[in-house]
Amino acid sequence: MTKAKTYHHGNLKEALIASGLDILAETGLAGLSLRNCAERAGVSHTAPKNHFGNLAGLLSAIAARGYQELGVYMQRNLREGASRTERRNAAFEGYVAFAVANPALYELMFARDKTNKNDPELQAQVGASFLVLRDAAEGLDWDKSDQPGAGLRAQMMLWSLVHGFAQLSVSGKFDKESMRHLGILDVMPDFPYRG
Amino acid sequence: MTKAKTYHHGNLKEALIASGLDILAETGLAGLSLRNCAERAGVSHTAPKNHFGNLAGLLSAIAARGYQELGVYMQRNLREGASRTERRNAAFEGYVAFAVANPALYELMFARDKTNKNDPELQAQVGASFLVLRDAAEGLDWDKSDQPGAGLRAQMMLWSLVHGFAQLSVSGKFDKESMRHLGILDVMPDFPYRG
DNA sequence: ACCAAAATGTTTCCACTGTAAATATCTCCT
DNA sequence: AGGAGATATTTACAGTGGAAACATTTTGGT
Repeated sequence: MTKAKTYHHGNLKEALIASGLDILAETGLAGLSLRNCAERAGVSHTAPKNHFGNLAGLLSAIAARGYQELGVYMQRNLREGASRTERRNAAFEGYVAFAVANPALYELMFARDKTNKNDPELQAQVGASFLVLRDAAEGLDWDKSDQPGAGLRAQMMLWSLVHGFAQLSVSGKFDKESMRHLGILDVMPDFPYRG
Repeated sequence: MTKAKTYHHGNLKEALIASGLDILAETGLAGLSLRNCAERAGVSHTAPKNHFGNLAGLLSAIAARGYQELGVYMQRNLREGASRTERRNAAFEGYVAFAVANPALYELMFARDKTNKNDPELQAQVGASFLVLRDAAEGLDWDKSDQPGAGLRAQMMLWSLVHGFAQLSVSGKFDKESMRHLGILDVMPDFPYRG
């Protein structure tokens, strides 16, 4: 039973996020506005204020969905009881695949001023998403493991490498010839795990 | 002799770029508009059109200056006849230092839709800037050097690592505790050079 | 069951943005 | 000297985010 048009939308919050994701995919980050997002959801341009406060609030909610989806990408095609190396490779490939498949959303997720970095939902999804990468770095042996912050080092290097690769791929800074030959798993060094 | 106010500015192109860089540093990328940029330079808000066409043209010119400055950062504090390892380390530290010192400009330089990626001056500065990194990767030995695209692999990995580290640092994704202990040279693996 | 209160949407208005078109002023070259 | 082109201004317009006042619906307490 689809409801006839009523004064109240019924599920506007979700509808606005869905509209935003569609607009991002179709016209990029610059093409997404409060007004066209509201219009696509079939409400007036000030209706989003009740649910998200302002544009930054809406973008934060959309970015949170992005991180959720990023987590899905990093763990798809993963058999039961996969080894840590398999999980790490899957996370790397998923991370890059997500960025390439959703460049505008990816841009929003890592933009500096677009989202409210204090948004609780956004923080939660960011944290959950990066737990996957932390898991991949767990037990990773690196050559300065006796120095302070040795565990952090592997995490930061893993994340830097995959994030830099994804961003440079998305922004077209790598030339096509390189991209044709080398994916993230080729560029990634063979990380040695302990034990 | 400072000229009195005349109808023609005299050096508006440079003045607009300088104003843009100032505004970027003061109020971030979102705070930079054609109109406040023109106002700071003391001209009407349509004057920039003659020199840059539109906003994207102005932003492209500003981004080009950013890449120029990035090249300076990567090669500062470099003694005469520095070794390749020294040059690589200097490039890495300079890259991250530039991003941290100019976060809004850095954001503009790697944004997807803000600049005209076909702008000749921008392309030239991007190329010149990345020659420094390519130089650092030259002669770098990596464990799959017999595979096709072995030279590219080192370049892509170097660049991915430093760019990812810089971006994650700027966007505050690394926690402060990590940043206090580990800089880019700590995170970077010990790349082995041939010969 | 009622009715106030809160939640949800709309209408209207404002300041700001980028861009186009017409116009004004200056510079330079022949 | 004077026309051509470069440079800058004024005016106008559609789009943006946001605030304020208002309208409608839902909810919760008695």
